[in-house]
Amino acid sequence: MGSVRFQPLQGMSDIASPEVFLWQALERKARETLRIYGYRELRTPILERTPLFIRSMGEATDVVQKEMYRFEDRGGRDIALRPEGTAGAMRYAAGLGPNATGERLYYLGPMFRCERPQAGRKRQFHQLGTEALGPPLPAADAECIAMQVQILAAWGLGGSEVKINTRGTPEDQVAVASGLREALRPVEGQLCEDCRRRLDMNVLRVLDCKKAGCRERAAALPPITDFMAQASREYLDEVLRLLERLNILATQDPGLVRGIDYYAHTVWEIVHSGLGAQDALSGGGRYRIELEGAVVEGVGFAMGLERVVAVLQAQGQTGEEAADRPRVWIVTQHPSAFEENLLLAQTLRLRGVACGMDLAQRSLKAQMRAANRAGAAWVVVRGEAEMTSGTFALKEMATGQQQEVEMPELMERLEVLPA
RNA sequence: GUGGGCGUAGCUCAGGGGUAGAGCGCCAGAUUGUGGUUCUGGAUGUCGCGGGUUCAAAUCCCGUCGUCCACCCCA
Repeated sequence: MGSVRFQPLQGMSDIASPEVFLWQALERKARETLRIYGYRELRTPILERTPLFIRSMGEATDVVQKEMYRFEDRGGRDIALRPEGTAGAMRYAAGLGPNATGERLYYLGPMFRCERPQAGRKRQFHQLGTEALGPPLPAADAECIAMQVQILAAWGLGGSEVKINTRGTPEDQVAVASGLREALRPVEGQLCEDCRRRLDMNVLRVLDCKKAGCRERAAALPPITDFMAQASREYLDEVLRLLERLNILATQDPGLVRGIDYYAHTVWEIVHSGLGAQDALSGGGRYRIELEGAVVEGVGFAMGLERVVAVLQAQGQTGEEAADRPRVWIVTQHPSAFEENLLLAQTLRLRGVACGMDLAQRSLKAQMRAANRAGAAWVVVRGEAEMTSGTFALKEMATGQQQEVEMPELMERLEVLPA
């Protein structure tokens, strides 16, 4: 067992083979789908000034209050590791000014939140997120959800469910909050301790409390859309209608709440049963953020890739399926052939053929075992006999058949293009 | 931030005061130029780390780090 000294920090871990192949395939397929929808990658810094995150997510949110990796740099600046991707994208979008409308961005990378790890939650985790900038358009929201569904399909991920709701405009949100408080005040004593606190802090959270008593009270409430303006209700209806038109299955969920301040109008989640308590694969919504005098509007989502990987692994994928395997393994029977074999390996690699060989000059049997373990399709054996005859013993591992060939045929059989 | 479970070989785990175990994997052999199946043999550990109790601690106690799960909250 290793010493404690150099274990990874709590909630952070190495992503190694074979799991890393799962990640690579995931990223490749996602990028391809995003390309089809006209999205371009934006790579923002991982460190930003803390106020950017506060402005973007909201002073009162838990992420800002207690989950950021926040510290002073050597110049005394208040900086933080990004806890989510939208803020950096918004800083970029604000710089575009009026040209932002129509811009489609995605990001893919690590995010950091200093929380207690549990199933589906790490301190360094990875998100894929998108931002489609522009003023509210139901079609933009519907298309964004459709794209996500297509990404999940490209990953071969089954069994997920889209839940959708609206937060209305900022004015609606004020009306919703006071309406809910008014409706809950008479039954305050029957709510759990957390919900009594939520009543003042964040009423919406009462709607998705897990305690049975609170659920009953919440179920008796009118849907939050009742407190909203007519136009906001119509906006959601239009999104739902368009989703139906696009053959995307989405369930309206009046209890769906999303905690970050910048959401306005459509919000949604994609959940997957079997993920444990953190069952959201993805969360998204329409937002409106004021930054440095500019207003940035758009619609987007963030997907938690660790959770996606967890689902794929539960479906039986390990990454081994996508693992790299050498095409050829070069085996040295006699020391006299070693350097010639080294040169052969180099030649093959220069021509793009993945090949491996044992550099430690172990026994023939050990080299054959290594070839088998690496999953090489072919083995080239060269020893004393081959050195004198100038030939190569070429063995096909799947069939066990072997024959002596000369250089041109060797290259042909290995499907190496002429130099 | 709160609560609970768990840290023993590379991996999965058994052992709960008296000299450290299994399976898998790994290494080497089975008439010396051939892998996968089989057989035989072999190596591997500060029992996470630090302290305490004891004649004696992997085992009991305290602390700490990590891990898993849940709460809070979130992707």
